[in-house]
Amino acid sequence: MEEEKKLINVRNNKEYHCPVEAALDVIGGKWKPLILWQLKETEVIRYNRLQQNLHGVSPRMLTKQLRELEEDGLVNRKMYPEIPPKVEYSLTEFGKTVSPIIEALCDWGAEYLERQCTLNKKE
Amino acid sequence: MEEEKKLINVRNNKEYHCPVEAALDVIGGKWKPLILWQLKETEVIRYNRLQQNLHGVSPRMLTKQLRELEEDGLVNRKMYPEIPPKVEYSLTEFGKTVSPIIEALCDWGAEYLERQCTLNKKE
DNA sequence: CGGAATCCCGGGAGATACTG
DNA sequence: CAGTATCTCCCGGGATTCCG
Repeated sequence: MEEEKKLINVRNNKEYHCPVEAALDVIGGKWKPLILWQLKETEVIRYNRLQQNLHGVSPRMLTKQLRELEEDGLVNRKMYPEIPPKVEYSLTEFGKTVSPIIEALCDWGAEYLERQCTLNKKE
Repeated sequence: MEEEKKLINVRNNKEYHCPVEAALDVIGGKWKPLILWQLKETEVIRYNRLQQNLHGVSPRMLTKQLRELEEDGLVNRKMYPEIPPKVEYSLTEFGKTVSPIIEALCDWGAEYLERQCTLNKKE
């Protein structure tokens, strides 16, 4: 009786065994949490500024991640038809629902670092 | 005045610009959140059971992730000197502090999937 | 049973250069 | 300014085999 609830993502037809997997697909990885953190902090941000604040990201990667976030409905992309071009990114309403998680991640990371520091002094 | 606070992880001497990065190093990646979710759900779990529940993970990867979690103080490894061997994994007290984040991730993932489903019906 | 060791491959991701 | 395009390389990680 291997009764298992199947979870399916209708966007890409991916199958999951646990909602955590789905969440990781959407907001996981090396850059997305940092992008989301930036967007949460600044409300609205331009491409170049974003790249500067995400130390070491290549334009290729940044664009890729932003497109995915956009497709998943977390991020707005607003383009101004000017020269030179100007593009602003911001969180959608749905995108804002991840902010508590990012903040929790940030808090936990800070505690972790502090703990590491404490442990190091003791030994 | 590029005044930037540097965050250093004393364990591996890595440098971060934001605590989120540190958190991702410790509990990020493809498997760790799922491992932590399993440990949170079952309290104590043996290696084999863990591998079965994490669909598709290779022993190599599972062991690697578990060792890292152990080194970071999130996971206990208890070995019974028997034949056949028996090894049990569980969360440390510090490891339990990530449970809220994992749960939040799970809840958010479920909402995301539901949202995708709703959007799909509309169009 | 719970791993360790070895081999090996694909593609994720960096570097660089270019463009509307 | 905000991205593409192309090339390349490295290594994450799967498969397999073996061990205490």
